[in-house]
Amino acid sequence: MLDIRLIRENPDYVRERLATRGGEAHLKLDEILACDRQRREWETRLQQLNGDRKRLSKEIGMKRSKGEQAEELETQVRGIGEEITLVTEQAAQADETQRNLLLQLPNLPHDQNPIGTDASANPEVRVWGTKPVLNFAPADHVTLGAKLGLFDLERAAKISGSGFVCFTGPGARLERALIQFCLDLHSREHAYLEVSPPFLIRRESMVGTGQLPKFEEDMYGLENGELFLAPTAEVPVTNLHRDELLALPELPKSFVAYTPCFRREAGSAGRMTRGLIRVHQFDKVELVKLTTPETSWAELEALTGHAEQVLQRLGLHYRVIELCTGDMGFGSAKTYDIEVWAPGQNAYLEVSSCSNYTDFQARRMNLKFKDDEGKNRFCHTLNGSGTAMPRLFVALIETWQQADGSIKIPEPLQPYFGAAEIR
RNA sequence: GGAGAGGUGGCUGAGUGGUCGAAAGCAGCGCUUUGCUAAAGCGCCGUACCUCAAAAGGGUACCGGGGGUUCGAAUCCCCCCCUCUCCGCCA
Repeated sequence: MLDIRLIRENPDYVRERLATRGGEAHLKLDEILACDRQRREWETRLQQLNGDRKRLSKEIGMKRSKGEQAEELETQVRGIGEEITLVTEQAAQADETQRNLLLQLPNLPHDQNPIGTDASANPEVRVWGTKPVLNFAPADHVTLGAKLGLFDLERAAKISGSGFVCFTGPGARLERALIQFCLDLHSREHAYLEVSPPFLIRRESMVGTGQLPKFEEDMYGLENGELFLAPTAEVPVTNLHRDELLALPELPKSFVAYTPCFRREAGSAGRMTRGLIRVHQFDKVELVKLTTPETSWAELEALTGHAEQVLQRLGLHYRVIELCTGDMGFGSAKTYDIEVWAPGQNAYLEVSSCSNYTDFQARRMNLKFKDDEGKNRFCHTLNGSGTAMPRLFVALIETWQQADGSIKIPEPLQPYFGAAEIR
């Protein structure tokens, strides 16, 4: 959520920044400003009336305690009370309208973000490693998986429909090994606090991180309409400290969490790909940071580096790209995507998206800290995958497949997997 | 699922219809005094919003959330959420 005062005082700046995202958000500003004016008028009027009532009511109390009559005053205050009822309703309505408008507005992109309308304008920031050279035609993960019994898409579809996977045998063990490897890496070596949060989330927390109210159709909701399945651990973990006032020495707070993630992929019907690339339920290890505004940009670089470590240790070639203004997510001010090379796909796969949300989420969830001058300010929140499992799985088996059809397990993963190869 | 108790400022906790934004303690900040890594005394110390060109100032709201009663609600009534205790059930 954007600060209404920023919009009020620098409408042109906000409009110009929002416009770089494309879409229509920047066209809403005049409506918001008009609503804000209206809202303040009602509020001022309401405050006058409340003041009158408060003052006169006290007078009544004084008179009564002296045994005097106060009927005239009481009639007068009753009249004020009726007006207050009306004005309160108007003020509350204006307030709600304004809040709803603000909740629909995306975050402002960082001033230095590349401007663009889609992914084609995303600059490559850095590349690690090189595309592996195989002296045979690489199989894709679906073929490998079928041959080695790593997962079963057909039977998963029988149970749950298309877009679900059931890992099996060595595949299930490999997936579990990857999760544990990532959790250990980030908690032990990068000093993130490991948490294991709930997967069912209340509406208000979904609003806190920005999934609601705008993207409800992408979420799995339970019948009662109150609880939602977590689309990412970002939601429960970032909300851990909602409605809290954190002390400066506590920051930054860094969390790592493994959760399954549930996504309808409603708009992606045509983009559902074969295999594991896009599924409705997948496992992910997520990194979350709560920081001060002063350190959040440096923390974004650090967090991205931590996510990259996963790929480096597993010997997977990847590139980091910076998202241009038009390609960024709703709440993000700056995002790096990490894309791992998958030889069987002959393509880079997005396995991590690392973002600084600045105070966008903190404002929605009322997450503050007390700064060194004793002032309460909104935190900055960051998150990034560290990393998403199915695509990591794909890149791993496609990269480390051998000519004889077996898969070599990278050394750092062997203690977790319990073997050096799958055949 | 049943019964009961409770939710008050950064934290602990008093307050059952008016002068209560709210005692007290802790933490924090400032000053004074004594002085070996500290103690004592005194003072200050909530948040949001509105108003003001700005600062100063002024004002309103907020005692889990929402509604109601009343001239007036932290306080009384109703609904919801959450926490704790006991019982039941259960991995």
